[in-house]
Amino acid sequence: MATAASNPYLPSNSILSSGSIVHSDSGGGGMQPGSAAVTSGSGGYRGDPSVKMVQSDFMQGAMAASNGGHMLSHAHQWVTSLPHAGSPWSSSPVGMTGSPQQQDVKGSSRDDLHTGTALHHRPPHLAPHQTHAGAWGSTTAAHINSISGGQQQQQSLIYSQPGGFTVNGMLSPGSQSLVHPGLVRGDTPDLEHAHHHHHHHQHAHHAHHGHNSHEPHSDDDTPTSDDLEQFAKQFKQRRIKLGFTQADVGLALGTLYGNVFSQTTICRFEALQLSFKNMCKLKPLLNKWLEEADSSTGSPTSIDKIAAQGRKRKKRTSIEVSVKGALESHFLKCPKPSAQEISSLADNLQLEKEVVRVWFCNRRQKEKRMTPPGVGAQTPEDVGSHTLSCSVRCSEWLWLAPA
DNA sequence: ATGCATGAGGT
DNA sequence: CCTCATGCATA
Repeated sequence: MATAASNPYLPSNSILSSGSIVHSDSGGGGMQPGSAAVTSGSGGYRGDPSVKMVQSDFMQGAMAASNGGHMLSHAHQWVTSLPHAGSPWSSSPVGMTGSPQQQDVKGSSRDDLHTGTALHHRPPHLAPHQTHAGAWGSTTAAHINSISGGQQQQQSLIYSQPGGFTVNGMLSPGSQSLVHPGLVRGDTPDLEHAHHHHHHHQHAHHAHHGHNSHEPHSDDDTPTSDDLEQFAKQFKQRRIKLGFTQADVGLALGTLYGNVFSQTTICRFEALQLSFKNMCKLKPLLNKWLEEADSSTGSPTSIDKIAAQGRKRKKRTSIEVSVKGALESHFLKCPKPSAQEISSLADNLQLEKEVVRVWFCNRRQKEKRMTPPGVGAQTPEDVGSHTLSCSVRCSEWLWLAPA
């Protein structure tokens, strides 16, 4: 039912004065002011957006455990989704909106207005004489994963215009024309088939071939979780050495294949925070990018698709730490509460039902990702040990062991 | 780097 | 309503 929210958000991007707190509660959910979380209208935001207010919410908690109990949230607003602002760096991650693609050819309903604004891409040139070949050719040479590598990417990474060395959406020599999002459909790498038969035992027998630069992917052989882990590390290292940010890569992929991805996705890939299937799907693309970037033959070809303005998006609801704890608690008891349970829970926590529902959905998804939480960040000292990713909750790792 | 959100498909 | 892939907005 809710699905019927057909609302062509209007491009009304009127500025709004800050500080207003009025929000039109849509009466649907019934949210109480000042308590659990704040956000705006209940389920009716898509239906009648008329208010927008500014509010700088902040704070956020760590995770479970201690229930601090801050209650500083206030109302939120619905932003008219103005073009980014998050990273003022040259290449802004803008919202690419077309999601043209194979499996989710859905791209249609979303906004596909891409303006041909070109410009971004940072010239790497950095490469302090990368350890080419030798680097990842070695067995487990990859490590050093900078746990805090999180920020290095965006802001740092100095780069000076090398002048005529824009490596980004370089195309293969020959097909200099850019791939249009729409065209690249026939060759879309269908890496994922809905069936994975095959057998082959699993086992954590790393230490594979100390030769060659890549893993043993005979092409369409489904990579093992180990392969993915290895690849992700390699990828990250290379990417950084080349001086690209995650956002850059995402855009470059769009240039190369027509499939643009956001910084978020690249980040998650590197951190193995995607589903196995999703990882498999992206690997080929990133792999290709790596190759291209490696032999960067600067082709000044760069197309971008930026666009999407005036998209109405509900402002992110800030859920208080204590409330999160409560939700977490219930999740452990019942990961899939019924609609009614959700309602009641929402009522207790003074949250919109929809928010609670979504929370559970996201929570479940999180549970399905690779990299068990906690393993993503290893302390430098731990690098040697290499506590394999699988230890706690191996339950999720069913996929990686397609026995 | 992540939390909350949107949407396309699938039941 | 759920799952899944993705991403804007944030911390």
